[in-house]
Amino acid sequence: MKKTVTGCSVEEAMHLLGGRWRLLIVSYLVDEPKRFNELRRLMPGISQRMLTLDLRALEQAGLIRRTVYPTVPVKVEYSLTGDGRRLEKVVAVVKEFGLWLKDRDKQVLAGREVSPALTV
Amino acid sequence: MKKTVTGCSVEEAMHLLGGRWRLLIVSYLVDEPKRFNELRRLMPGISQRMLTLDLRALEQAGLIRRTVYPTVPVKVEYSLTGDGRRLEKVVAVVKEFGLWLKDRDKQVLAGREVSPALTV
DNA sequence: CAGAATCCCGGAGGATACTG
DNA sequence: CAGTATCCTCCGGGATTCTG
Repeated sequence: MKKTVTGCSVEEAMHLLGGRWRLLIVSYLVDEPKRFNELRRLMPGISQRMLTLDLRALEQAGLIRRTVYPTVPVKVEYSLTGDGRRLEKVVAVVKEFGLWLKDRDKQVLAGREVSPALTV
Repeated sequence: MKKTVTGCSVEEAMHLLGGRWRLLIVSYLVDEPKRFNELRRLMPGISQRMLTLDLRALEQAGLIRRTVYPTVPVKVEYSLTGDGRRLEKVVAVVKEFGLWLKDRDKQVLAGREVSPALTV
């Protein structure tokens, strides 16, 4: 995303998390570390390229950690750092909003609006 | 942003809020309604075009309300709807994270790392 | 398995001019 | 003041191929 201009904290945060995938990636790392292909399976829409790029960006921001186990074949695990744990709250709140949103739109799609009185 | 695939709530939420400006716009509407050019002044980086598009998108999502006062010249106010109020928590948490982030990066830029013991 | 390298495209976002 | 209307740029993101 393009550089921020005002230095507003919301702007800065969205600059780092505003993409399509980053917060989603973080959300999958909250519970336990995940491997590269594990993340790919969890996000069928993402390409390896973007997954790699976003993981690198989050790593460079110090929010996630990349651990390589020198086995054969190699095993790479991604996990939240201490700093990254600061995103747990963000993930939780966004998820809560997303849940409400999905539910609300389901109602709309079903043709049942909020006001039952009108549908009598 | 492109359509979501998994229906994950985080993904849905980011689909609606993931752009560069939308959550920032909402953050400015939390306290009190704002006029069009007022928002422009608050966000020097945004173009009229994007401001209009994002306002329309948020309006269509039922999160903000557009009120036109038929004065001369016209006065248009944007405010959060009841549904939009559900974003207050999101804004607060994201802002808190952004603040922490900015502060952390300021430390890094100043060359003072977290561990004083090492710098003795 | 976990990527790197390459090529490619659509759309998010920008610049400018104009208007009721 | 609060927008439309155009045109344009750039980069987020995708598809495919290759490798240690």
